[in-house]
Amino acid sequence: MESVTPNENLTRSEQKRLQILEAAMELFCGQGFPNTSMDEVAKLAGVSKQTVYSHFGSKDELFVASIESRCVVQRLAEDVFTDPSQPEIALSCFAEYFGDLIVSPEALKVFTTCVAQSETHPGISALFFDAGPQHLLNLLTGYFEDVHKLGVYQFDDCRSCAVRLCLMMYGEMRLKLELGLNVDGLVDGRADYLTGCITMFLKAYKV
Amino acid sequence: MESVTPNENLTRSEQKRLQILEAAMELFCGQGFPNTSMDEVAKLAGVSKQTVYSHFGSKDELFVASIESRCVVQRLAEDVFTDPSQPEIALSCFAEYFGDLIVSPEALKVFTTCVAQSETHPGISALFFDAGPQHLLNLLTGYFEDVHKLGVYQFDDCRSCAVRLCLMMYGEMRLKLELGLNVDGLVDGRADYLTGCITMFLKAYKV
DNA sequence: GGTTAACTAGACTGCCTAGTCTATTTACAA
DNA sequence: TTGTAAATAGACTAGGCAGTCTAGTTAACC
Repeated sequence: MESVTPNENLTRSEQKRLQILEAAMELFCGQGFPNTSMDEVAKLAGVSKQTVYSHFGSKDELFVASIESRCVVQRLAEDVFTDPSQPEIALSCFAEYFGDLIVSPEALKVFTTCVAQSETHPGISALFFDAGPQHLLNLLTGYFEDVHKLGVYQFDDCRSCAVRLCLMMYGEMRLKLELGLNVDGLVDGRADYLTGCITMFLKAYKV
Repeated sequence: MESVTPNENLTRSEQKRLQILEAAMELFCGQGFPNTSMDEVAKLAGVSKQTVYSHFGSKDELFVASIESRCVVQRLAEDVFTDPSQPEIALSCFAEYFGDLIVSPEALKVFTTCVAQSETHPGISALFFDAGPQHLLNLLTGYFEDVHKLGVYQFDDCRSCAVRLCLMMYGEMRLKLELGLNVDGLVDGRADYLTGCITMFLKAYKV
């Protein structure tokens, strides 16, 4: 029944806590917060309902904690953005990383769950935004500022440029995935689409 | 109690039906499908619960019908895309229209509701996508094909270009709105951001 | 005016679920 | 070994909600 492999370094209580968080994440993001009962969470966590309530006071509290646990910054290898003299290469690496991230089931589920619950749990979205998009945009903005100084590319407003690039890379695929639609016809062209984004982006801002 | 002004041209039964659809839309999109009871819908529609059930067999059925009623194509004035020799002007008009549409509360609510319920009601998203994004992308793609023929701009793949432009125009504002976050700091720069998108887009594809 | 179909109010069933309570068991630490 | 803190199973309360039923009312149409 224990679907989560326990970690040896933790006390029993801490292990249970992690199991509960893991199960909650799985269910809340997988089938939606309102469609998930605390009994289900307890069962999937391999834990009694009472234990769930002794770790987390209420369903809401557990929800926030479970999303928060997944909002730890997915640290992008920052050395991608070290050399401002070769943005072609840096952005090409970035495209590979970011292009995959935004269509990954895990990231998508957290995102759509935040969207779905933004009315009832406003704090969740802020957590997610700061840990995810905000952090990434800041990195990219800083890099564009460095590139700008070299004079080969001229960015009007680095933050806006970062936003434009990231949003373009969403692509039709990401839009459809977010809506839960079938993307079979789009996977093949995905890589070409992404490199096309980089190319047009760089051309647009070349002096 | 009747929050919806009745239309004189309809039978009483048709009026009631519309009132119900209107109220359902309001509540489902305003506070979420799972958080809305059929009693609430009936009350807001100024109608008895039994009447709701005689028009729509179940809560699910009502949900689908209410979203569908809002997915009638928001017909973009198509004459915007008549003259392929002046894409600068056409896209500038388009930006004004589309830029407003995607941050409008109505469109956003329908969108987020589709996202929130895509797991439980997959059909909804397809309805929305076809009536909204798909229709618009087709228009834009066709226009880019016409522009391309004139030789001043060269689009690698017109569909991809249409997607890129539309997604860029989302901007940080639309991303944050979708997550239910505050956008006070972004409204002022919105117009500049949009014109910046058009400018960089055209520059990128100019031969 | 009378027939019929639609609408109304509200009670009611049955189910689900958040959260509590209790009695028992497990595990660790001294 | 024993005492304590945590975990367990499962019964239980209380409330909400989808959907039904009934008996009475309204309104349109001939």
